[in-house]
Amino acid sequence: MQSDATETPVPSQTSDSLLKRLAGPSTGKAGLAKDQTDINRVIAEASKGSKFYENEKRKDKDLTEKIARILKQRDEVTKGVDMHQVEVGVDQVIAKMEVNRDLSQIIVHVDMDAFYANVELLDNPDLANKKFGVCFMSFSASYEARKHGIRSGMPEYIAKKLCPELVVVPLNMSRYSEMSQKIMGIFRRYDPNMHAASVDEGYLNLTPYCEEHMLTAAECVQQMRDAVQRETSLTVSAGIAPNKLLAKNKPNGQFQLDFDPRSVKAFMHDLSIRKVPGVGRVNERLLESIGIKTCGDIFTHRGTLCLMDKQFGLHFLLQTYLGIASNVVQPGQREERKSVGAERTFTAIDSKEKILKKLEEVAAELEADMEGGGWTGKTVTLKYKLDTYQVFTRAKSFDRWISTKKEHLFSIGKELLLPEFPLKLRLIGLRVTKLRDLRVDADKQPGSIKRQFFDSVDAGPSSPRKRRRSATPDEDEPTLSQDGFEESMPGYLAHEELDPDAPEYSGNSTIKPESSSDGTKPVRQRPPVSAPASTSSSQGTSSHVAYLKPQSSSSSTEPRKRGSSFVSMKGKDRAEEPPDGREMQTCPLCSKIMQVDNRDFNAHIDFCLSKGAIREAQAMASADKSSISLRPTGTHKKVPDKRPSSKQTKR
DNA sequence: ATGCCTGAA
DNA sequence: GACCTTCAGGCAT
Repeated sequence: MQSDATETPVPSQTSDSLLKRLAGPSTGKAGLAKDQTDINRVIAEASKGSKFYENEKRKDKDLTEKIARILKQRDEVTKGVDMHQVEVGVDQVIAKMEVNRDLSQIIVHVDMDAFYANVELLDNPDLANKKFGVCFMSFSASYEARKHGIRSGMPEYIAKKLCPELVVVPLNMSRYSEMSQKIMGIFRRYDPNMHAASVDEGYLNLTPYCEEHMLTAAECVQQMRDAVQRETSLTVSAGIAPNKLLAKNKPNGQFQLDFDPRSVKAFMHDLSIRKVPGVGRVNERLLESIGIKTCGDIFTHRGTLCLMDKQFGLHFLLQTYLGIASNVVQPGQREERKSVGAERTFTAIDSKEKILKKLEEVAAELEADMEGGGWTGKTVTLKYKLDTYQVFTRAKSFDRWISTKKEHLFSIGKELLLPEFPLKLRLIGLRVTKLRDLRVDADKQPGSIKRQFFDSVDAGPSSPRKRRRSATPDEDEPTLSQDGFEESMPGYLAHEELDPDAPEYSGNSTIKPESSSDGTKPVRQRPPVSAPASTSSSQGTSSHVAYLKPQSSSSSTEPRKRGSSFVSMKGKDRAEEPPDGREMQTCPLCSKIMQVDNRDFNAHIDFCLSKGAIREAQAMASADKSSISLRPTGTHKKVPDKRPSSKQTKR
């Protein structure tokens, strides 16, 4: 019936990957319609010709080119290599991973079914059997609506296109939060340390509870789900498995994976690589390009992956293939926040006044969040998005804690933004990083290695009052300030110094837009900004075309090509820090969790490091064989140097 | 340190 | 008729 791709369902040939890209991230959810292709076509047509669409097309093209480069590289790397021998080496690594597999923990992932939609249903039974969705910015669709291809995150106008009768219910966030709290409260009876991953999902470790109550995991989870249904009239799905990766990938209802390696591997074998946390649209395509669609395919192509470890991250993928992942569950860390920000989208504008107005609004929002949360920080990042959807960031750091007053944030933002004009923007945002928690009096300082020790001791500082200015500054910051600045009274100082702070830099007074574009650099005023900009502006292209693309990379029209590729995997496969007072240790290399003293832990680390050495030797041997030039820079280091902990463990 | 990208919810 | 927001983390330079 349906035409297949060759018949060009869309007028102009729209590539498969682009269709998929447009379709959005959350394909493959429960209750989807069968004919995805058809739906994708509707989606693509709905936005065809828009700047958004063009931008997606551009990104898709970039990716395609990148894939071509990777394939070429693969051919070079593979040439003349005894692949079998490489595989033998990898197999040894796999064998070692297997040995360390930890199946001792009962990890459960719980997930409320169509949460927003079902809460609405509860409050408004008239909606039953109607196709409806909750919409604010992202979309949460009822099951009825999902059958039409409506997914979360989809813009309303497209949802309507897919299902004209769709009933749109406004978002009622406070209501969902309230329900969420209630539900999480129930979960916490079973694991007080549970991790609430979002309003409607979470992870639990039921090992202790099951043991204490002499329950099987399935019985326990059944009880828990019954309790939720009884007390909230909402239904929850649960996956039971020995780690978080496996627990999350479950069908609806209640699903338990057998806790043995064979079952685990069988389960992983056909699992789409896309289901692995950390593998998104881009990495899915990258992997697909070398023939990997399922986790089982990882094994098939382990030789290539080994030779291209840099691009793909062999270690992580092997763990994934084996179904090995973190089984550590801990509550959301108090305030391990790394950044606070605010951003806003609007219809594109190019008037400088109006843009600055938006910036001011964003600054005000940020002020509220910073003050409300009790934060300050040292660097401010401006983000802007052109009407072409290209995104840029500009940052500036300070050597002291900044004032979180909106005037100050605005002034910093202005300083970063003004040199970029002329611009036509559809979004502007500000973010503060290098945070400092003003509600924690002392101890906790981002750079401090000792933090972990302090934390386990003071956990709940009995001081009920959180004041911004610590009463006893002297005791607070013993020695941490290496630059001799008075960091002891964060909020206070920053505030007071706002003006005086600006003695020799333009800061808040006035920004003095021009003059500096030339060689004269007033200290490191606007470091990265002007450099590339000057080239383009000196060209005189400034007039009309100017705001098509500010520059970002020198000369080339494209923002920047990079070889990065498979990112963010490496950090993810290792388990989180152990909870407070316990002596539970998690190996940063193999993620194994153990209850050991330092000596044993060190021994284990050494063991894991030696595994890394084996892997490295393997890789280097094969690389040598394949001869030259694969490695752009002479860096030979493969994986093993990614841990500072070798230092720590050395005692 | 800065900028860009990817991913997640 | 026009695709969000917030945050984390990795890589390159």
